[in-house]
Amino acid sequence: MGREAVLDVLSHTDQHLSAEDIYMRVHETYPAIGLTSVYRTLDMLVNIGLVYKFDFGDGRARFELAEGPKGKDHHHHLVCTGCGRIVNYRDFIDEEVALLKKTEEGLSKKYNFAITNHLIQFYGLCEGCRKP
Amino acid sequence: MGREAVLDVLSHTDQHLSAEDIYMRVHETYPAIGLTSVYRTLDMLVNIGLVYKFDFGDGRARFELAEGPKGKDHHHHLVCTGCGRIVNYRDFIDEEVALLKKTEEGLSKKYNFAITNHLIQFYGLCEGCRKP
DNA sequence: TTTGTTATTGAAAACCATTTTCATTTGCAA
DNA sequence: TTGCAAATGAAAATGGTTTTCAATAACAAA
Repeated sequence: MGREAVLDVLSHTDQHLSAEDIYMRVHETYPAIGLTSVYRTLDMLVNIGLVYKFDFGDGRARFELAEGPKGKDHHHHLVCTGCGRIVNYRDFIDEEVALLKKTEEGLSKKYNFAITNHLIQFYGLCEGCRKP
Repeated sequence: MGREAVLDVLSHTDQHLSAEDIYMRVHETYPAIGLTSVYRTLDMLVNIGLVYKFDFGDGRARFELAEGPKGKDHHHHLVCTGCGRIVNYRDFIDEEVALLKKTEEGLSKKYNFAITNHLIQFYGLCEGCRKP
């Protein structure tokens, strides 16, 4: 099972890798593992909650390790719609999370949803993509 | 140009229509218009800023009319990961928008981004999907 | 009105990330 | 060993979206 291999790749990067990115890196160490298995493993890790799956709008899913219980690494994303660059930001995170939590409770009650997740992203153009 | 037709469809629903949904509705009134044109028109309307494009994770993009300058209809989304139902909520919106705006300014400055957009979504299971 | 040039259009084909299928291999218990 | 279920990867299928391309519409110049 490529579980370990996939987790290993994800825990040694702060980039936002696609399934194929991960496949290629895993492949260096375990050439026997196929792309299908990487997809299957990722799917499983996402279901378990060990990995987050994101969609930044470029047509392919990106994956990152879920932060541990300490949540020290919690961040949100700033996405450049020009070049696709993704910035992890931690500024304001505490305030955002506090508000989110409050909102979450309100929404859960009002709409009778069991909320498991939220998504906050900002979109814009980075310096390089604004100039030309 | 199906511009009018597409806008007309979008302004008469509060659902979150996919390109094909829109195509089918437009098709009732203008049978001559093809799916390709609907995609092209949507693309253009999104670029212009008249329409928002969303990804709720079910593999197809959804579109909704951008709220007018008054912004009276501004809302965020609550998505059921079970059945795909999407709830537009307006509760807490003011607080969210206020924080978002503040965050936006901070991020713009710090990361030198021209932020044009943000996305907030909550994911969970609705009552019906939780029971069985 | 003609002629020429460009923009618009839709049908069909191509694209491409992801999923399914399926035959094979592996793991493991009896 | 033997038998059977789970796991695996290669290849095929899927399906939303994008491209291609030939045909048509729009419009400008003559």
